Amino acid sequence: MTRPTTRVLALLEILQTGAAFTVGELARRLGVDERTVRRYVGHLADLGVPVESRRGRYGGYRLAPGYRLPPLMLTDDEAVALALGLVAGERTGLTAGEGVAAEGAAAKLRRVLPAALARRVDSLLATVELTAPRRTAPPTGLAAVADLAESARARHPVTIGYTSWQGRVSERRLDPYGLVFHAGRWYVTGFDHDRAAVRTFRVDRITAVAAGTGTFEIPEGFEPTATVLAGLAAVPWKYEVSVVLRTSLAEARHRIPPSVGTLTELPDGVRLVTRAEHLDGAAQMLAGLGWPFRIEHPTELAAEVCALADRLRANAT
Amino acid sequence: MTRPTTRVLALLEILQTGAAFTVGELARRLGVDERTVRRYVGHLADLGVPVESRRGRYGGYRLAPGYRLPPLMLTDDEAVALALGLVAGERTGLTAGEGVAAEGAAAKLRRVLPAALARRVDSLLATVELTAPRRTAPPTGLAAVADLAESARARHPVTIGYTSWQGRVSERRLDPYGLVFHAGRWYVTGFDHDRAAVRTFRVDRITAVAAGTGTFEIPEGFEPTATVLAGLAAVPWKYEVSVVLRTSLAEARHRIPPSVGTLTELPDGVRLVTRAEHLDGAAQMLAGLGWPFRIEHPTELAAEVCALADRLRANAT
DNA sequence: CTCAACCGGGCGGGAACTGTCCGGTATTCA
DNA sequence: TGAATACCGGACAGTTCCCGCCCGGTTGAG
Repeated sequence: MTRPTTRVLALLEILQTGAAFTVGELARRLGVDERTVRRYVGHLADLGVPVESRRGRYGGYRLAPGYRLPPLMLTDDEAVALALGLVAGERTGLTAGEGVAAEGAAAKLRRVLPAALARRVDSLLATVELTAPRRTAPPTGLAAVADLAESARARHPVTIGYTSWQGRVSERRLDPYGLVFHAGRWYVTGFDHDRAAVRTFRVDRITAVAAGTGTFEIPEGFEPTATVLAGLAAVPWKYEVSVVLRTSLAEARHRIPPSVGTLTELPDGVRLVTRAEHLDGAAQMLAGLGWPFRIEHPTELAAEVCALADRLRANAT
Repeated sequence: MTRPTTRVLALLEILQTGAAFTVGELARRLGVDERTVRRYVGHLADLGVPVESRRGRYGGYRLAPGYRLPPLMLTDDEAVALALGLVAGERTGLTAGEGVAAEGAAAKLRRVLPAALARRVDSLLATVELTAPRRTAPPTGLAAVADLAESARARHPVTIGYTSWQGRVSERRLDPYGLVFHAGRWYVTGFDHDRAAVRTFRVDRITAVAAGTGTFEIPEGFEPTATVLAGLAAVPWKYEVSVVLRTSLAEARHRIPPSVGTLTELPDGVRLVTRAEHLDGAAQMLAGLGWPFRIEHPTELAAEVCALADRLRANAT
């Protein structure tokens, strides 16, 4: 009965009696220091055990008494939606990384469901298969995501520790404008005080988030998604490509994700503006779309398209 | 969630679901070695938690009924995972259709959370933006999905009302083998007694599910996902297209989703077998991939590729 | 306003936790 | 009867992180 893990469980057992205990009392019973009891209580709280504390005279710890969780009477559909949501979150990478959190949530959820419904949900999870590719992105601490979201909404600046692309560690003061989830990764975009410009950061590269004081304003019309995508697309590119596609805007939207480039409606078609490092990639994209097009610039792209046409012809014979 | 004490509690919580688990399963969930799981079980036993074990095949650990952990609350991360899961489910279409269910679940969830956590989750939902395209699929009753899953797991046949492709209504006796979610839609695949063959049905076209009696066996090695995808690819097609791509299998896998066609490794490349109704689409696809290729059949595809090459050339000048 | 409680940071020494390897045993199924 | 699958638990070395002891706060009752 002397191992720490055992003692934490013992503490839980003591508290289960329902009465309130002072730290001193608990420390005496467990045979450890008072400070340690506080740490144990912290562990229990971390796990979601609803232990309440009352400060001041006659204070003490006790388990939240009437936390009868009466509630959370979920309907069939709601329970199913939650369970599937967890699966979806994991698959898309939205909640990935903190896999344990999703597991815990599922377990707790299951426990509050009536037996029949729980069985239903189990069956569903056991049976279902998804065709969507499993995202394997670097795990992101959801806590950081939530922290940043909170600061963003409250318009409070934050200080973040960031490990840059090349592995350099730095500390930045940031006004978080928005959080964007793209291709399995979380990004935060906002005003970087040190660089004095709007910058985008990968949340999984952020090591610490500390809420700052003061407030800021988000510029009128700021679009987090567009900013992040632009930042990503901007990595290395040599050519700005502009072509007019002979199709409707709706059709184009349907086939071309916004991360590829921006679409503008014209009288005679749709202008697609995008960036490329190699023009053969752009030529392939045009060929794959299948609509007639007109190249605005760069003029070298025309040669590249002809070269592609030649290659196709050569392959076909 | 990495501290040992916390993990022991997590173990207790997993066992609390009432089901039996093997050491391997528990180790995976907790992210520790199997030996360590045994140690944890020992700790629980030390404390008087009635953990039962069954050795041999189909053995595992389970909690003796009657042991109750105090009601747990969701931790920060778990609440966030649930909230994001709902968003993910809606976005991917997994839980779509029953939008009301997801909303209800979110509302109830929110009410159960402590105020501070609720605020955090609100911030998150208000701030987050996703770049993934919003799926707009026909709403599917999640109840039907859950019903089918339950029958599939219990190996009970069902009788379904089905509105076919052309709008004809029929009633089918089905042995549900598996449920697959693909491209925003739910499918159930299984043995259709009336057609005496394995068939796939869109769940949103199913009007009623009635559990039948008796049981069935799922054929050895049956793969629901593969079956559904094959069924979909088969819809209306005139040509079977077979081409050899000069690239590696890994590269090809990376660019070509399994729903497009099947890939086979060859000494000099990768064979892609797919089906098409119109050959120009196939030609465009080849052009868009950008790898050198050789057409095996149909021979008309060569002409189509040349035509595409001509069109490209015409556009480029 | 003062006592009694909780709160939580920092620090140094050392207990104990982890993964690994291994030879066992029990149970089921072919 | 034998193979496969589980649980069982000892030994050991490396390293973590846990503990006790400081401390100066804050909160609430009387």
